Amino acid sequence: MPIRASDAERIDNISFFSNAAAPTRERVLSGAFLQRFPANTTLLLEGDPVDFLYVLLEGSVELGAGWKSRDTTLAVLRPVSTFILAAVVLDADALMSAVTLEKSEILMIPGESLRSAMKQDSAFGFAISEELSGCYRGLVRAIKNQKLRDSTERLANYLLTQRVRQGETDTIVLPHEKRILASLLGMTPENLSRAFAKLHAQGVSVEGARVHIEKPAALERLARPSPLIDNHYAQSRNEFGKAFTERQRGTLDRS
Amino acid sequence: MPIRASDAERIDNISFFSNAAAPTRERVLSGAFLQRFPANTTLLLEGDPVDFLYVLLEGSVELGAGWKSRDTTLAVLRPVSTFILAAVVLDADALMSAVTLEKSEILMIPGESLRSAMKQDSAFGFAISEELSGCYRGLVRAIKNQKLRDSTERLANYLLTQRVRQGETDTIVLPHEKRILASLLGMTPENLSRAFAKLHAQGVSVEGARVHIEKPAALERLARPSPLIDNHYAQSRNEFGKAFTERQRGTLDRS
DNA sequence: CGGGAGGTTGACTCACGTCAAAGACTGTGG
DNA sequence: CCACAGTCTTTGACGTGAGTCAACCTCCCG
Repeated sequence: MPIRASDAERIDNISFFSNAAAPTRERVLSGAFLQRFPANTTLLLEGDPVDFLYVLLEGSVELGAGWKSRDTTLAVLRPVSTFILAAVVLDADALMSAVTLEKSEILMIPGESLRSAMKQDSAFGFAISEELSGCYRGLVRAIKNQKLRDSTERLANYLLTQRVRQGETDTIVLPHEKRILASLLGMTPENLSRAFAKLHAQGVSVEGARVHIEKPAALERLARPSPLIDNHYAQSRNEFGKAFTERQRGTLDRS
Repeated sequence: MPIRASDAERIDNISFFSNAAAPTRERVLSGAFLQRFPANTTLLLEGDPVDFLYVLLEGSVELGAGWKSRDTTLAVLRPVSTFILAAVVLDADALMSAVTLEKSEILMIPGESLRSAMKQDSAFGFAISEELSGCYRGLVRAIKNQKLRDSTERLANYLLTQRVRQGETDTIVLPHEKRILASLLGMTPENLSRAFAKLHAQGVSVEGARVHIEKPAALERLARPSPLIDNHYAQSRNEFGKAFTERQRGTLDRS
């Protein structure tokens, strides 16, 4: 059995497994296996057929895409997160590439096992639908963020989101390289530097990966975070949004 | 019974109903009702709780969102399409507003009926997962389109997609106002005009809603459509992408 | 025949990408 | 422990893409 006992509990944390009936769990995991990858390993290239559902248990993974010599980062995942679920459900080709950013530990579940389990256990199938819905809504937020805000506003909101996730501290630590953060926020590294410079007026100062937020209120006045775009409440899990935390409701932002 | 026989067949065309067991269909539709709306009717404001799954049977609907006095169009739907499915599955608030663009006919299915049917009929639940996956992948395409291409490239690819959908003709008809097309493509109306002007060099000429494509090859050389971004094969249904046509595979675009 | 909305055009401004160079950081091998 | 190479980051100068504002034009509807 390629799955160790120490991993079992982490697997329990995956939202859709905790709700599944024991025999379903059993069947899905029987064909699954755990794999370790070094940093900078390409797990999947966009356009590749997808045979497995991936579950990140340790490390971090970048989802990206390219076109005509341009490249962009669509998400950076941290444990515990699933990825390319939609492609697995449809048995289709990947629309995004996946690359490890650090040494990572990944559970790989054969697509066919997952699909047959969904068809057999409707509670499990419903849990997958919830997961998919959470991911979908995460993407809706991402598009709104991209189309409605300029780069400085995106950075400001990113910082506020990180602040919430890291416990309302006044000094946050950027979880990845600035180069990747820039790509995630849809700008160049040079422009990210300048965006940080602009936020100096709002009390933001940078020192390596450490970012000090002097005046959160001023930053918020500029950022205007909205519960309809920013998912502050998502655990540091899948950046695409999570079913669990979706029910939260904040105040409306628009006038 | 508020659902007419003439509508029954159109409802059959919804992907996830055609696969559902008869009793499931029965149960889901029993609480549903058909509603007609005039043009420019707001069906849903972002932030609103969502009580129904909407199915557009006739007319067209714009999904949009706003922030800080800016607004953007996320999709324009044509029959037969569902919308806000993800919010219904999670029983969460809407992240997008929905407004009719023309007089429309919409089937409204109580969220609770849908969720309980999913939990009871696993084949139905799976079909919903397929639908959600298709929508998810449509959004991934939309983000890639937005982050990887400039406005002229987006327009060029939009035109080529329309050309395929309208039957490879050399004169296509824009399906909505240019103002809305601009917002959908992520630019201002002024800029859309200029983007059309730029494409004159590729043999594109505009006359009202009619667009003539003189040299498709030249336009394609500029647009470089990719099966990983542009879903040429989607019926004129849900712009967010469709499960059915997802399996198609084209040639890779990148070098 | 007006009035109004949608569409186009031009001038201007600003946001953002590009290119180049210099500084900071990191990990490696001597 | 230090030297060094390579990568990441920052800064400046510059060009281009795209939003804004205003004027004008056209079409449609009353």
